[in-house]
Parts: sequence; C-alpha cells; structure tokens
Amino acid sequence: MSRKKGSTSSHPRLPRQRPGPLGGKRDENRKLKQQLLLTTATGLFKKNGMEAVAIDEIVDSAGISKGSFYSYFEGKADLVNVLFSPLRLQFEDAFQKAKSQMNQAQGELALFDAYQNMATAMAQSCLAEPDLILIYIAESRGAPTGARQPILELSDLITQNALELTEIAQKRGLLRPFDARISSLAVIGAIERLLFEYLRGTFEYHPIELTAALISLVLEGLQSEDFVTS
Amino acid sequence: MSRKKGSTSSHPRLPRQRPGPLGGKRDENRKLKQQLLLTTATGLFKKNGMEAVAIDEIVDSAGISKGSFYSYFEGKADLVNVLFSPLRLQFEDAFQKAKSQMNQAQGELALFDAYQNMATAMAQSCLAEPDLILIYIAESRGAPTGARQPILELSDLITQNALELTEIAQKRGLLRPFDARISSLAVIGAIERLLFEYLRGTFEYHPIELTAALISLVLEGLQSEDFVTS
Amino acid sequence: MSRKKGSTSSHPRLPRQRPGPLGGKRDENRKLKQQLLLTTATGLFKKNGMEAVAIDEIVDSAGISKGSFYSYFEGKADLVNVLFSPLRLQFEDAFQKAKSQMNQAQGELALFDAYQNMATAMAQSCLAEPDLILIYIAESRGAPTGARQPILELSDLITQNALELTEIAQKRGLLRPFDARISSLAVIGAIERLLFEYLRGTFEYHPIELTAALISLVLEGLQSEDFVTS
Amino acid sequence: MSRKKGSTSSHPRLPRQRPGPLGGKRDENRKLKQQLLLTTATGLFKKNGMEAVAIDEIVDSAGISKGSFYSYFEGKADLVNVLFSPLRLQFEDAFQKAKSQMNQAQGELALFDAYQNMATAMAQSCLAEPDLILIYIAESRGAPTGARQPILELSDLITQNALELTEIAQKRGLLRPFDARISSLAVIGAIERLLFEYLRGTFEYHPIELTAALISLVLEGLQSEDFVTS
DNA sequence: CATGAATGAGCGTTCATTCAT
DNA sequence: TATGAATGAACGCTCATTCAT
Repeated sequence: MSRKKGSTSSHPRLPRQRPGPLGGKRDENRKLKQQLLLTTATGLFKKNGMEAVAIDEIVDSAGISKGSFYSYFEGKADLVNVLFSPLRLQFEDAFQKAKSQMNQAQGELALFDAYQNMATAMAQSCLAEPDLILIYIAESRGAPTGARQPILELSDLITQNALELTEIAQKRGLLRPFDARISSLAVIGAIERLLFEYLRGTFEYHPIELTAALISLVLEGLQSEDFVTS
Repeated sequence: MSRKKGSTSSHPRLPRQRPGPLGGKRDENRKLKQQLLLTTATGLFKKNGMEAVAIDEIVDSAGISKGSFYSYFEGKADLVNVLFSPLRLQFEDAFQKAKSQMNQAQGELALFDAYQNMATAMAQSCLAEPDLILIYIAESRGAPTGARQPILELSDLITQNALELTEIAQKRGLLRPFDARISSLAVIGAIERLLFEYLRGTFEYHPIELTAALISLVLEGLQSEDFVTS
Repeated sequence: MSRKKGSTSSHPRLPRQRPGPLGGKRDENRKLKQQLLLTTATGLFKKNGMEAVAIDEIVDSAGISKGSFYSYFEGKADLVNVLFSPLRLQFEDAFQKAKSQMNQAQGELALFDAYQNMATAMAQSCLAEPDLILIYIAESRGAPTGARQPILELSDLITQNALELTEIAQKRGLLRPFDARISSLAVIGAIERLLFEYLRGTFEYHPIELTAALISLVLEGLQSEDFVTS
Repeated sequence: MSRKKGSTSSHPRLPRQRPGPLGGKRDENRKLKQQLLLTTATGLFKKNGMEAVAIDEIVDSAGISKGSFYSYFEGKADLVNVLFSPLRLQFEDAFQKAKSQMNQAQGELALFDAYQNMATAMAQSCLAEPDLILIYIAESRGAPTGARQPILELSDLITQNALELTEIAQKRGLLRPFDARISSLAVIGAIERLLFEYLRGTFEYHPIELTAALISLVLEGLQSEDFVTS
C-alpha cells in the first residue's frame, strides 16, 4: 500500500506537496533539484528537439532518479509547462501593460513609449532565456502533442495580443489601417525567424543591429504605404 | 541498427520495378497505390505531425498491408522525400528562372517581372498542395530526424535562394542596401507565418487579398525607409 | 535506426547502476536476474542456435519483461559478449601464462609442464561451462553477425595463440618443425570436433579417456614423423 | 483457382514438373534458370552465411522473379537440399566404394589403395565445388534449422562413414586399435578446419603441401603411438 | 522520501510465402 | 507460365509510467 501524504490536493496524481516547512531546507533542496531538471531538459530540448528527448535522458544527464522526476513533475508535458510558465507570465504582463498604457496614452509619443516599453521588456525576457526562446520558436508550429501544448498556448497568446495591439495602434492612428491580422502575423513571423537564426548561431550578427531591426519591426511593422501597393 | 540484420550485405531492397508493360494495369495500379499512401500520409502528417504518425497508422488508413508499404518506399524518410520532391523541384526551378531572368533584365520593370513570375509560380505551387506546405511550415524548424531531412533541405534551399535574390535585387538597385540576410529572413518568416495561418484555416481570408499581400512582401520586401529608421 | 530514433543523440542508455547499497537486496536481485537471463539464453542458444533465438523467447522463458532485458543488457550482442567474457578472460590468461612459462622454461620437462598446465586450465574452463563451449563450437564458423562477434573474436584468439605456442614449441625443439599454421589448425579442429560430439552427448565417453586424448593432442599434436610422410 | 498440372506427384506443394517434353527447349531453360539460382545462392551463402541470405536477395541477384523461385524450389530448405545433393551422392559413392574395396582387399597395399582412391575422389569433389565445401564447413555445426538439415545430414553421413572406415581399417590392422570414434572425429575435425581456412583464403598455402597434409591425415590419421601416450 | 527495476504497448523494419494478373 | 505485389507475423529495440524497496 502506498503511503499518501495528507495533502490539500484532491488530485491523486499530482506531484506531492513539498514536505518540510516552506523555505526550509527540504523545500530549498526540492527547488534546486527541480531547477536542475528544468535546466538540463532545456539544454537537451535545444539540442535534440522536444520530441526526441526521453525522460531517461533528462534524468541521467541531471543525475537524478526517474522516480524523483515524477515527484517533481507529472510528466514531460508538465515539465514543459513549468519551463515556460515564467516566460508566459512575463509576456502576459508586458502585453497587459502595453494595452493599458496605450489605452490611456494621450499623444503619439505616449503610444510609442508604450510600444517601446513592451518591446524592451520582451527583448529582455528573450535575451535572459535564449534557449527557451529557441525551443519555443522551433516547436511552436509543431503538432499539438501533449508536451507541446504549453508552447502552442504561448504562441496563441502572442498572436492574439499582437493582433489586439495592432488594432489599438490602428485605432489610435499610429499605424495605417491595413488588415491587422495580416500585419501582426507578418511581424511576428519575421521576428521569430530572425531570432531563430540569430539564437541558433547561423548568424553572427551584431546584436545591436539585430535589436534595432527587431524593434523597428515591432514599432513600425509593415505600416509603409509601399506594402499595400500590390 | 538498427532491427536490422546485422549483416554486411548492402542490398538496398529498392522498390521493385513494375512487372507488366510500362503502361499496363499493374504499373498503373502500382502508381495508384503509391499515390494513395502519399495522400494518406499527407493527411495524417497534417493532423498529427510527422513524428507522431506511425507507419501502421498510414497503412491502416490506406487499407494496405505494412509489408506493402516497404515495397513502395524504403521507409518513412523515403516517403517524405518522395512527397516533397516535386515541390522542391518546382521551387528550384522557380528560383533558377528568377535568378537568370534578373541577371539578364535590363530595366527595373524587367526586374519586377522576374520577381512577379517567381512569386506567381511559387504561389501556384503552394496553393496546389496546401497540405504539403502546411506540413513543411510545421516541421521545418524541427530537429533533424532522418524523416525530416528532405524538409530541412527544402528550408535551406528557400533560405539560401531568397538571400541570393535579395542580394541581386540590391545590386540592381531594386532594393535599398539593407542587410540582405536580415531582410530575406524577415520576408520568409512573414510569408511562412501568413501561409501557415491561412492554410490552417485560422484565417478566413480572401485568397486574393492574401496573395496580394504575399506578392507585395516578396516584391517590395522590407525596402521602405521606415523599416530601418529605428 | 532500427527502430531506432533517428537522432543524433549518442546517449548510450547503459544498464543502470544498482540503487541500494552494493551488497544490498537490490544489488543481489539485479545480479540474480542478469544471471537468470544469461542462463536462460544459454539454454536456448544451445537448443536453437543464436540467431534463431528471439529476445522475446529469452524473456518469456525467464519470466521477465522485454523492457527489463534492455536494462540488463544493451542488446543481444551485449548479452553474448557478457556471456563469453569470462571464458575469454580465462583463455587469455591460460595462453599468457603458457607463453611466459614456455619462454622461461629451461628443460623439455618444464616445457611439457607449461603445456600441461595450460591444457588443464582450459579443460577445466570447458567442463565448467559445457553449454557455452557447445555454443562456441556451433557458432564459431558462422557469418559475422553483430551478436556473433564475441564468439568470432574468441575463435581468433584461440587460433592465434595456438599458432604462437606451436611456433614457440618448435623453436624450443619440443615439436618437429612442421608448418606451424597447419599443425595448430589441425589440433584445434580435432579438439573442437571431439568436444562438440562429447558435449552434445552423441558420445557417451568416459571423460577421463577423452581428457587424456585431448591433452595428448595438445601436448604432442601432430608431431609424429608419420604425419608428414605422405 | 490455380491451375494444377496433372502430375505424378501427390504432394500439392512440390514444384511443378517440367512443362514441355524432357530435353525440350522449355526443359532446358528450366534447368538453366534453376542452375543460375543455385549458383547465385551459393555465392551469397558463402559471403553472408545461409541464415542471413533472404530469398529476395537470391532472386534479385539472379535476375529471376520470386514467383519463379518457388516454381523451381519449395523454399530455401529445398534449394539447399538440391544444392548439396550431388556432393552428397559423390560422398556416398566414395564411401561405398571404399568400404567394399576395403572389405575385399587382401593385402595392406590394397587397403591403402582403397583409402587413396577415396581420398582422391573426395578431394576432387571438394576442389570442384570449393564454395559448397566452405558453406558446408561453416554451417555444419549450426542449429538444425529447416534449411540447414541437408547439411547436417551430410555431416552425419561423413561422420558415420569415417567411423566405419576407421573400424574396418583397425580390424584389418591398418590402424592401431585406438578408439575409432575419437580418431575418426579428430581426423574429420582437423581436415575440416584446414580446408576451412584454406578455402576462405586466410591461408595462402601451396595446395600441394596442403593436399599432402590432408591425405596423410586421412591415410594415417592419428595412428601414431605417441598419440595415445598421454 | 528517493531510487531505479519492471512493465508492455509501440515503433520501424524484414521476410517467407501466396496469388492475382 | 512468369511476374512481383500483397501479406502479416516476427524481430530488435524504446520509452513513459508505475511501484516495491
């Protein structure tokens, strides 16, 4: 008979709650190991792709037992979820702030500032976790496997918010009224591809120039008149 | 070996040649079944992703035995190769024609025409085989599995030729001398993403407008001054 | 990649190390099961030949799951390797000792002793693991499959060392200077065939008499003058 | 419904009888193709071992259809049977002749002659079909697969007759009364191993010297007094 | 609690044999 | 009659997940 911690969770399969007091030594150890698994998985996902990485590979590389893995994560999908959660929160936050700033902004300058702030925040997130971004870009168009779901959700989040921001910008006269779905998707596609090559190292570019190009893509998008003159 | 006879024999066991006369009933049947397998696989790849689709799934769906599969294709990788070969040839052809036309073109008009022709040819290829394009876009950033190789090669082909064309266009004064790698990647990224959403059906757009947008992306790229004025 | 992930990962997935303490229950159990698999495989190999025995057969006979098999061995070839390693070591050892003893031996008596010791050691090895010897003899001329490699290496080891020993014995005047390759191969061939029939049970011989015959083959080989007087 | 030749065979699975008149063009063609299959198979068996050679490989190499193969042979086992039949007949014949000659021989010289004749006949058979002999030696200790049965039977034939001949020779005083089973097996083992290495080409020996050694093995065996003086 | 041994369905691939054409 | 397409049971091997210790 398997001993079960009296826990607040009614879900029998969830990872057990931390055992010791919050912040205690056990809790800390738990977090360290979990982090180690996340980092190891990130490296392997980057190198071999998410589907090709077996849990055995992760735990062996991390020097942690497989049993432990399942006490930290429900499975691969959960690990990926945990892996991308912070990024997702940061992006959600950046989008929310941008939207509210834009709605409150009075002049064109304030609108630009809102974009600028958002772009900066996101760029920082990206550069802080380049491997994660690389994995995201590589996997975000893949088939909706269980493990890929968090990534697809992140992709949807980005797509949806980029669209909304574009629409706001158009309403506010910042961008010309070109079809917002098309222009937002084009901008996202362009950025992702550039980042992809940059982060893979295909591309030994001066980050500054690349950043400039990316920011200009975000800020000005495909607003030029030329774009619509087919 | 891979189950695989651990033998030194390099016998390739290539798909057998037709037995009957070249246009005979058997030959025709063979082609029909091969086509059936390709079509079935395409549908499954589209829905579930290439890696997730087992040979069993393909042959069951097609109502063909597993053994037969291996008389039509050498394996999964070969099937994918056969699947994408025509597309690849069409793209290679379009790129070659565009490059030679551009090198021979005298005026700006002729240059535009070359682009236009290429874009039209490619658009036709894409719209003729939407599922293939969808699979391509979904898989083209995945890890280099054996089966994925033809797709990655196609991706490289596109990337490389887009770069060369951009450079030619810049030399010929058609595009402003912005970094060709950045602008070609951005254009490809934008196009692929738009096609992706369009072909998935996320996006119920008038094909005409989308085509116009895509062609304008190809033709004018990110040439606007605004783009570089960060 | 036989079924085999077509991946660049070279992760070896070696049999896991014991988890508990070195002499603990788990460690012991591990060894017992590994031994069980080896013994079961030996029995099946003996009866049906190495190639004809499927992993399924081994694990079913042993009452162990297929997955477990691969935690004990890397594959069929590895199992065979592990199976024959001790024998190989014993033979290597016996050959080395014989060679060094013979090189140091002063009189003919000492030379004979060296042979005698080697023959005795080998005879003990053979009689301790009759099934292994039987498998070795049955397979040692087979095609070089992956799984058969350890056996072919053992065969080469024996052939090579028998030749060297014969040459030493000739140099030392123990054997007449007949072509060493021919006489060593003839001796090996004779011994193997005798052992083969004896171990199969075709042959209900007094082991003592057989042993005497074998030792005399080793010791005196084909040294008689008659042998070369065609 | 499969058309069945009215044939004398009551076995429904046997290869059909030749269609045209005996010796007619069809019959000749049949024999040529059958011979081609046999030759091709021999080459492949020699290179890769009998078990590893698939019927596909044989028919592809021979440029004959698989369907035809099964009209010439019942299967792999039957092919092997047909392949070794002539050799078997030659050996049976040589043994029979030797036995009757020896039983009728009056002096020691006549006995020697009988041996000599037999050895010569067999040597000719061996040198006429070296690949067959190589296959025989490589496979004759393998597990009794269906396809290997004719080879094992040939091996038994040789073993049994060698024993009988040895016993006759001992009775007639030609060989010393050492255990006939042991000495006959030792001789066979020695010969087979020497032939094996010679035919593989491991061994670039003057055939004349090798033949001399082989004949002396056959003729004088292990008759020396030394052999039994353990 | 941590550990890794156990499980077994699943994968890509092979092959002897049958049979429609 | 000759052909090779079709079949499907095997094979060697993998892996996410469970659970006894």
